Amino acid sequence: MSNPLRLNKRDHKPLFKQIADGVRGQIEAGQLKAGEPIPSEREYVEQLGVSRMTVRAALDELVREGLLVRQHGRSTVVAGARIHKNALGFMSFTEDMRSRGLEASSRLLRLEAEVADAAVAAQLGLGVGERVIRIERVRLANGEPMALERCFLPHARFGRLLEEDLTQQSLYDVLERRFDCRPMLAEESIEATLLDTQEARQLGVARNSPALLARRSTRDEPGQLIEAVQTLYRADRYRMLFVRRRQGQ
Amino acid sequence: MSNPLRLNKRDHKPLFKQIADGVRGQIEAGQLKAGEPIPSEREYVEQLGVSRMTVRAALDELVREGLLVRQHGRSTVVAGARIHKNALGFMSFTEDMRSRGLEASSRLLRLEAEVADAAVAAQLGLGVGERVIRIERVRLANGEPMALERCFLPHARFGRLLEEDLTQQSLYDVLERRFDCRPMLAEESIEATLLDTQEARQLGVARNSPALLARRSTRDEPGQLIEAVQTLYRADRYRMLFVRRRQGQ
DNA sequence: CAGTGGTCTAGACCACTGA
DNA sequence: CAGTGGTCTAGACCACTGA
Repeated sequence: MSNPLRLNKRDHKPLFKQIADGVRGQIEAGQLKAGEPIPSEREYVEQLGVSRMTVRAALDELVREGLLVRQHGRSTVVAGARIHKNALGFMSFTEDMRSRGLEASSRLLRLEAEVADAAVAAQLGLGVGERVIRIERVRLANGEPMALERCFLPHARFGRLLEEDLTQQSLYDVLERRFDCRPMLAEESIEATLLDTQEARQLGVARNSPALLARRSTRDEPGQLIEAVQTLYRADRYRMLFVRRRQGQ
Repeated sequence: MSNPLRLNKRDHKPLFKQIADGVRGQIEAGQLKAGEPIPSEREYVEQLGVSRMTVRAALDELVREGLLVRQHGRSTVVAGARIHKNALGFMSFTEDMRSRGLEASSRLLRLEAEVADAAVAAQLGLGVGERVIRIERVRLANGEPMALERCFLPHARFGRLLEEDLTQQSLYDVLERRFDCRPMLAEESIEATLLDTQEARQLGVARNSPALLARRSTRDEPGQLIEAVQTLYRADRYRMLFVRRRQGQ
């Protein structure tokens, strides 16, 4: 028998989030074991003194995360898997490295305003001739080159980026702090490619080494396009991890 | 003013799914336009004669799909984007090609039972020495080689696969029809690599051509590991597309 | 059959945004 | 302030599973 969950009804955090966090914690601590059933929703209702809809909202979250599996007519069980954490969703390079236990930094190659070419304008939903901020950085992990990143943002909204130091800071941190802008949704494509001479030199590998090429368009909460990024990752040092859930029906 | 939604309370389909499908349809048909607010939840309640929780369950689904964006204190708006369909979730090769308007087929290289090596056993959660089905196929799109796939499944559960014709059929179709097994969750890693001589010949490209290497472990609804796949995609013909949503908080 | 999850109701109060 | 989405209650009935 595991310790019962405790709720703090005075806390600002919604009850269903407190429950989700609590159950997630018990799973991660091994108090609820993979493959084994968790208490029924009605048991949680009694134990916690909340309504069943609240319990379900909490468990829904864990089901979406892949930690729980519901079985109609039977019980809800802890998913058999150890799912790689942070595998869902998307992250900035800085966050990505941090989640792998590495420290991110940058060598700034370019930071300037320029007129968008047709491809970039289309990716950012801008008109022809509109200006963008161009940021080119070699991204380092524990001081070693990991990726080469070319990033474009609309100048009209993000012009003040030109005054920021982007060698140590996460771009996403700056967007949040200085522009109150939170990236929320990304459309991404991944392909394999070979590095040309210049790219290879900047990444410290041989010409024609393989690389992962990721292109991403990112939107903020209101759905505005904020960023078009193209990143070349060294194939010998980088592997992209994620978890996918099958779509309905 | 768009046509009001119609619900069929006799239908087996849950009301919240009917509402979600209806609103999704209005968005796709352009009756609800990108960037514009949709009716408030209370308006739907009146219009449809359902409770607000039901309306919210429907809209929750569309928010998770990235079609809607909620704004606390303001209204809920249609997301600015045209998100690539089928970009979330994961698909079998056959489904993937179909979603791109291509016809999938296979050239079967191997279909046999063998003893799992340590790596495959670990991926499938089997003990050392347990048997697996090994399926190796060149995957074709409209008759042209697109990918080279090595797939392993536990022999104990899927031994009857040896009797199936896997040149035209989707493996996932067979799993569903013959084994009542539905793949639901996949843990995937993507990296870039170069093809060796034999792989290149099977894909009809030059040696040392770049390729995307995807490794996937797949689970069914109860969370059992059912499949470990390794797929090499030709870099010149294949690009992986997906949509990511930012996590938590 | 008892127990489970799946859906739904008809309310309530809150926090937030903009006029 | 009125109107929005965010959370929550205390029930109800259903479909499904396994004994």
